[in-house]
Amino acid sequence: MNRPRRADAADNRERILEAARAVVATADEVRLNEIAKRAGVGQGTLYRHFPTREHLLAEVYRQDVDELVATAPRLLAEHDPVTALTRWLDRLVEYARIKHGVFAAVEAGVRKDLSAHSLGPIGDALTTLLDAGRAAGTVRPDVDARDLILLVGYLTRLEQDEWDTRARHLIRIILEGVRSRG
Amino acid sequence: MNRPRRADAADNRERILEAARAVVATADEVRLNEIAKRAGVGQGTLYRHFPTREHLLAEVYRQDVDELVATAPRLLAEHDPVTALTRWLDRLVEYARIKHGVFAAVEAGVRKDLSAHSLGPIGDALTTLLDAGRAAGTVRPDVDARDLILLVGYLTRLEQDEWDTRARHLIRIILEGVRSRG
DNA sequence: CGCCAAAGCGGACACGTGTCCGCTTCAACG
DNA sequence: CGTTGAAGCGGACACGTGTCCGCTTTGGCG
Repeated sequence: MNRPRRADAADNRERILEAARAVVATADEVRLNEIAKRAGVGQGTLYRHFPTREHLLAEVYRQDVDELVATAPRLLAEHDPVTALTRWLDRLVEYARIKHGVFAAVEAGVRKDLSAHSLGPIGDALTTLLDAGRAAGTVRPDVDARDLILLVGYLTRLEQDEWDTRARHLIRIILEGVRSRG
Repeated sequence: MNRPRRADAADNRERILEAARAVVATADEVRLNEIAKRAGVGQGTLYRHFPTREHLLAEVYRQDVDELVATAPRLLAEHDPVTALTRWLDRLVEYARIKHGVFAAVEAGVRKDLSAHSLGPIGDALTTLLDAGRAAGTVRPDVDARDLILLVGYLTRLEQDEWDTRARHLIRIILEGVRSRG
């Protein structure tokens, strides 16, 4: 899109991301001012490159998100739509479990994109999966990606010690609600 | 439980709640320091009476919550369990729509109670409804109140302009997932 | 080259939450 | 009543987020 930036700016941006990745990987508390310090830039610089905390996190996790998104068509090629959707959501859960920040960032990213009348990459992946299911008649026709994103949002509120018992379990319940009545 | 407090303390507590109700009713931004100022107390006082923002809000909305909780047995007396649950959740949605803060406070309250190995009043109401459904064989036996609380948490993240289209719709989807397969 | 406008920078600042601690006030008891 | 110790108070403080603005750097252009 618009990439003719100044060289030093691009540099800073990269250094910020690097610092952010380092902090995210080690500490569980992600403090923006610390990231700025580590990157050797002022807060202002950090905030111009990434207007909100979420923009930064979204970029940090971008690779993971891309990976996840790329999985959707692959799953659809190998399985029926509902199975593909199930597997995909399981994978989402797995990401959310390991990298606690992933899902929060994704969700925030979606909100950001919402105003732009888009659901973002994650939403697009879900739309693909749902469309396939709808076409096959195995998914309720009145469910869209935004619905699912809202529902799986519980992942951000799950306590650590509930993960094993509830994360997948709730996905199953959601899927039951999303399937066409057999 | 433990009510032999000092008179002036009880007074302050009441004044804080009064101020909080006033702020909640008018402004949509709820600033604790403003509430403290309006109540004519220091921040320290406010925070000792209500350790966190959520404790305060929970108390502000306590009456609404009690009302909602009291509804559950009434609904169960008049309808089959799944219908009762449906109506109850619809009522929850209605509360959440009007008083935006209600549900966030409730959810936070639940989290607080979680550590005390309790689900709080809302959780208890849901447990009653779910138990009835389970006994009647119309609700999946592996769903508990905590599951539902997590799922309906989407209400806190719903944008204002999505309410009409999504709030009830998602409740229906959840209910489909929670019902026993017929 | 050297100029200079725009792009970028950094850190001070404003604001909200929640904590801490020395002073004040209550109320129980002699 | 006066004493007294604990309950309660208030506001200063620490900390994180996000904004703002005067100074610096870059790099295109003459």
